[in-house]
This record gives sequence, structure tokens and C-alpha cells, in this order.
Amino acid sequence: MTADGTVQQTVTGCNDALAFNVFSRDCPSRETLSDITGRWGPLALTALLENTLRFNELRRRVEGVSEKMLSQTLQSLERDGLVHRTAQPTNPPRVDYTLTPLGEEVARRLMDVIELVQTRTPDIEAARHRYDAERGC
Amino acid sequence: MTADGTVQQTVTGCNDALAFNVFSRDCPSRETLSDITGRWGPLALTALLENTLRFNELRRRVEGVSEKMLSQTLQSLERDGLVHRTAQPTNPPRVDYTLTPLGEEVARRLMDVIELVQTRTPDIEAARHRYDAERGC
DNA sequence: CGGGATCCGAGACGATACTG
DNA sequence: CAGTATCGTCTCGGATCCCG
Repeated sequence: MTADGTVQQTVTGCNDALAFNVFSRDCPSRETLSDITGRWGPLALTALLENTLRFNELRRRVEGVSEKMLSQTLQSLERDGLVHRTAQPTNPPRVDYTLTPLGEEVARRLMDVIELVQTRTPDIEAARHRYDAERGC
Repeated sequence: MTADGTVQQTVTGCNDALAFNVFSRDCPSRETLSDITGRWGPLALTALLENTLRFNELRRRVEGVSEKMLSQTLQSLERDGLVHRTAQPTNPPRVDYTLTPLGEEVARRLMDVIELVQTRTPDIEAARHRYDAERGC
């Protein structure tokens, strides 16, 4: 980073007291945020809010996600301690995904966002048409 | 969800009654969701929750965002009717960004998510270290 | 100051094939 | 079933230059 070694502005970063610093460049909470607000994060988390699901159940529930991305998403969420993974070495294998307590809190709040967006979709689509009409023509 | 307990399949899309279908592949609410949960969406929205800001004020508040991405983000949000843009043709020009009522609701809920993540960051980091320790070694 | 236009690399993402 | 590995595409996103 620092070619000359000088820059590194003593990153007290985002741990300043109670300061609310997702806005800070290097705050680890920003990384977490990108995990849970990533393309598939919110959908996976809220899907698990309803019940424990197996890998392919989850995959069917979240339409359009590829195996690879679901796998990646779940790994990130497991690493962050939001999702718990239980593998049974049976044949065929069975793996269950559950929310941890923290994951449940996060998921519930994400659900609030999604629910709001969902119910206000008509307004949003109207706004889009207005915007496009003014600019497009 | 449905009164009779049947699973409300027949994916006509996501406008089925009150069905909760961000999970549906082509639901427009999913597009909106990606706008507000994009990389810079949550930060821009919650920054505007505090006050009205001008372009470069916003840019300084949200550390690390490039002009291009901030511009794009704001345009998406304006199109969705979440952000209001006021341009004054003075010299130098002055452009203010504000939340619409709907934008404020969304931002408030996003703030709840961010606040939670922020306060639980220690737990999350601990979980990460545990995860990495088990796997990495 | 508040952007738009362009170029370019890195990484996200999807499809497919393969493993245990 | 539950993934991993590989590969190709394509978008995201930063850097730069420019304009009103």
C-alpha cells in the first residue's frame, strides 16, 4: 500500500468509540455488509428464516441461483457466523442449513427491507416509468 | 402463507396476491433489491438519512466511492423514486440529494441492518477466526 | 462543482463436467 | 445429494479525460 511507507493514516478506522463507521473505508463491518447484501445473501438468509433447508431445497427456493454461487454465499455466511451447517456422512449425504441466533436477527431485519420493497413495488414501478418517460423521450 | 395451506405454486411471476415472491426469478422487486443492496446503495441511502447532501459531500461521506459509481448509484435510486435530486443552474452548479418519503422508509430499515452488523462486529470477527482456524490449518 | 464518455483490468457469475 | 474444478463471459468498478 504505502510505497513510501508514510501514508497509513493510523487507521483507528471504525472502532472509534460508538462512532457509526460503515462509512469508513477499511471498516470490517463493510465487508460483512457486502456478504449479507450481496446478490444472493438476502435471499438465502430470508429463505432460511422460514425453515431449515437442505442445499438443493435452498437452491430451488432461491430461483436462478447457480450451485456455485449458492455454495459461495453459504460459505461466506457460515464464516461470518450467520448460518450453521450440519453435514451427515450418510449415503446419500445430507446437509442442513440453519440460521444461528445472530443470523436470525440479521435475517429478520433484511426481511423488513424486502417486505417493504415488495409491498411498495407498484410505487417504484410507477416512479421508474415517470423517470424513463421524462428522459427517454 | 395461503389460507388453505396449499403452497401457492404456479409461478405466474410474483404478483400473485400477497405472495412473497422476491424468490421468483423475474420479480421486479428483485431488481429494486439489487439497487438498494448494491455495493454503494446502503451507504448512500443511510448517509442521506442524516441530512441532505451535495454530490461531493456525499462522496466524501461514503469513503472509497468513485465519482462514476456514486453517480450511477444515485441515478438508480432516483429512478426508483427513493432519492430526489434538485439541480440549481447556478455557477458553480449546485445539486442536492434528498430522500423521498419512501426512500426514508427504506433507509431506516437498512440502517437497522447496518446498526446490527456494526454492533455485532466483534462476534462476527470471532466467528471468522474460528472458521479460518479450523479450515486453514 | 457536478457530472458524462471512454478505456481497461479484475472479479463476479453461469454452465458444464466431475467427485465422493 | 452436495458439492468442487474448470472455463468462458460479462458486468462491475476504478482511472482518466473532458465539458458546461
